Amino acid sequence: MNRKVSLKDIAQRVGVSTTLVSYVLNNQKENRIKKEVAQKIREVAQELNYRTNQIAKSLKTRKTATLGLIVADIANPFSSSLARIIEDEASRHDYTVIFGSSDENPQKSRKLIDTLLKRQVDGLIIAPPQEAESQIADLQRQHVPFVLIDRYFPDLKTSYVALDNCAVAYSAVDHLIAQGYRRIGLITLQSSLYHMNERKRGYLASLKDHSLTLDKSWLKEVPEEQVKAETEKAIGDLLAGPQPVEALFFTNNTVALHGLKHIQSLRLHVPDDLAIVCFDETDALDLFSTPVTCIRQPLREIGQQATKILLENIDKTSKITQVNLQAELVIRQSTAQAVQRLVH
Amino acid sequence: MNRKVSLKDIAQRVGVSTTLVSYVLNNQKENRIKKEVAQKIREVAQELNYRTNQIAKSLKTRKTATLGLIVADIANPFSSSLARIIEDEASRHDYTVIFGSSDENPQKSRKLIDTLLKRQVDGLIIAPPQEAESQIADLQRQHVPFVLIDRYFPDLKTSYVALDNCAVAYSAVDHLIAQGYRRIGLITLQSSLYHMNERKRGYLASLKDHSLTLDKSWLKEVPEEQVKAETEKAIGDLLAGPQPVEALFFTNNTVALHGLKHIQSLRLHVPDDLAIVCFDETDALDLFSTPVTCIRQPLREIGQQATKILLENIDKTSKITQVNLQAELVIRQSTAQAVQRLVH
DNA sequence: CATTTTTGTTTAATCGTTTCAACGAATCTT
DNA sequence: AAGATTCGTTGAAACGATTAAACAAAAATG
Repeated sequence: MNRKVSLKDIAQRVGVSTTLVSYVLNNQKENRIKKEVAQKIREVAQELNYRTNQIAKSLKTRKTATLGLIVADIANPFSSSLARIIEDEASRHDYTVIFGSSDENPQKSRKLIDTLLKRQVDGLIIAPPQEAESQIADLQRQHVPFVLIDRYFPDLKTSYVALDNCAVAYSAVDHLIAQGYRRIGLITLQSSLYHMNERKRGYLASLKDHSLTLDKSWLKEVPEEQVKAETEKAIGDLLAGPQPVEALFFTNNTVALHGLKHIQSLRLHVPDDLAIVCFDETDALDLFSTPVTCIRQPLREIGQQATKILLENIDKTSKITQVNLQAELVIRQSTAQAVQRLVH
Repeated sequence: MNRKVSLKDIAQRVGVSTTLVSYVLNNQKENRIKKEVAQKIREVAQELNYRTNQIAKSLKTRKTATLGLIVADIANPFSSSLARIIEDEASRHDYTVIFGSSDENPQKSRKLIDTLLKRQVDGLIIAPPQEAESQIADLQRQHVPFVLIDRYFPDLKTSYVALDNCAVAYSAVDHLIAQGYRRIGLITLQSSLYHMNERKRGYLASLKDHSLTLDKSWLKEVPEEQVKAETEKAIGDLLAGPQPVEALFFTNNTVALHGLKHIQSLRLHVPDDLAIVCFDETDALDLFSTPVTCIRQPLREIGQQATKILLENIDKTSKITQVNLQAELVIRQSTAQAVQRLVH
C-alpha cells in the first residue's frame, strides 16, 4: 500500500532536515526558526496530510499518552458509565484509553494487565476481580502507576477511589427499619471482594444496632455464575414460609435487575407486599412499576478522581492516594412506610 | 524510575546477541538454535520478568495489533454491548481495542479518527455520526482499513455491517396493523442518518401498503439535544385531541426509554390504552409493567462480522464487504390484539 | 578589524525491536 | 583433503520520531 507520510518526506519536499520539521510541527524553538521556513513546512505538512506517528514518538519519549482501563464487563452499565467518564477525563488531557473486561476472572485480569503493559500504557485504572491481590501487589513492585476503582484490597497500600460501602449499606437498612420494616432480607453476590463484604457488614451492623434478631436465612449469597436462577430461588426462599421477609436489599445492579424482574413476574406489589432497596442507580430502574429506593454511586466523582490521581502519579512522584466517597441513598416509593402498608 | 527490561538486558546476561534472544522469544529459527541456549534465554527472560515492548515492535513491524472503535456513546447499552463483543472477538485474534465516543458529533468523530490513526491502529470500526460522510470518504482515499457498523452512507462504497432497517420497521408496523391498530404514531430522532430514515420509511411504507390514511402529525421527530423533554411533549401531542393514537413505535432505545418512563408516569395501561413497539431490546425493558414487543438487533452477529471483515481487510487485500442483517421482531404483551382491548 | 554572540540549521545518537546478510566453525561431499 | 553445505550465531540497518550538541553564517561588540 501507500506508505504513510513521515517527517522525512516533508523535509525532503521542503529541502530541510527532519529536525527542523520536527521543531516546527511541535512548536519548539519558535524564536529561532525563520518565519518563512516554518510557514513552508506547515504548508507542506498540511498538503501531504501529515500525521505524527505516535508509535515512533512514544518509543523515543517513553510515553504513550494512553491509559489502560480494566473493568469487570464493559457491557454492564456500571462499567460503561464509568468508562465514559474516564474517557472524557483522559481526553481532556490528550490521553486515550485502551480497555478490557476481566469478567471477574483473575486469569483474564492478569492477561489483560500483561497485554496493556506490553503496550506501554502510562498507567492503569483497574476494578480488580477476586483473587487479584497478588497481581496488584506485583504492579506496585514494578512501580507501575495505577489506581483501583470500586474495589480495593485493605491489606494493600495502594491508591484507590471507592465507596464507604459499609456506611451506605448501613444507612439503607436503617432507612428500612425506620420505615417500619423488621424482617429484612439481603441478596448479594458470593464474593471474597472486600467491597461486597462491606455491604454485607453494613446490613448486619444495622440490624444488630437496632437489636433486631437476625434470621441467618435472610442473608442470601448467590454465586456469580448463576445469578439469574439463584436470585430467583433466593427470593422464593425468602418469601416462603409463615414469616416471609417484608423488605429486600439487593447489593448490586445485576442482582437487582434479575430480582426486580422476578418480583414483577410474581405480580408482587411494591412496597405493599415487599419493600425494595437496590445498590446502584441504573436507567432500568425507572421502568419498574414503583419508583425504587436505591443507592446512587457518585460515578462522575469516582471516574474523575481516579483519572486525576493516575495522571498525577504518571508525571510526578508516585504517592498513594486513597479516596473514600459517600454514596447517596435516594428514597422513593419502594420503601414507603410499612404503616401505610397496613392501612391498605 | 527503574528502566524496563529489554532484549539487550537478557542478551548481556546470557552472553549472546539481541538477535538470538529475539529469535528465541519469537520462536523463530527453532531448528537452528541450540536447545540449551534457547532454554537459558527463556529462563533469564522469565527471571527478569521480561515483557516485549510492543511499541518498539510495532514501529518495526508497522503493525500495532490494535483496533480503533468509535461509537456514539460507550455509556449507551447498545454501544457498550457491541464494544464487548468486539473486544472479545479482537482478543481472540490477539488484538486490543482503543475506543472513543463521538456523541453523534462530526467534529468529535473527526478528532477521534485522527487520534486513532496517529496511534497507528491497524483498522477502525466506526458507527459514524451525521455529516461524517466526507471523513469516511477520506479514510477510503487514504486506504485505511475500516468497517462501518449500525450506520452507513448509501452513496459511499464502503464495507459495513448493518440492519435492513426499513424491512424490520415495516414488519413492526405490519404487526401492529394485524393486531387491529389503525392510528399508529412514530417517535424517532431528528437525523439525517440513513438508518434512521430507513426506519421512518418502513413505517410509512407499511401504512401506505395497508391503505391507511397517514396523519402527518403522527410522525414525531425529536431533536437529539432534548430527547427527554421532546419525547414527552410528542407523546402528549399524540394522545391529545379526539383521535389519539392507539399505538406507538419508538425507533431507538433512548427515545423508547424516555417514552416508556413517561407512559409509566401517565399511568397509561399498555396495551389497553396504548400499544408499544420499541427498536432495540435492552435490559431495562424487562422491568416495564407489560412485556414490550421490540426489535432485537443481532448484536453478536454485527460485532463479530464487523471484526472479521476488518481483520480480513487488514492482512489481506482490501475488498469491500457489505452485510445487511435481518433483525427480529420479538412479540410480547405490549401489542396484544386490539380486539381484546375492546372487550375490556 | 578581530572576536564574540546570536541566528538558523544540521548531524548524529537514541528509543527497543526485527530481520537480512554475513560470518566462522563444524560437518558433509566426493 | 579441498570444496561445498549446514549450523549456530552475530552485525548492522532499519522503523519514525526526538533532542543534545555541533556548526556555519550573520550580526553585534569593542
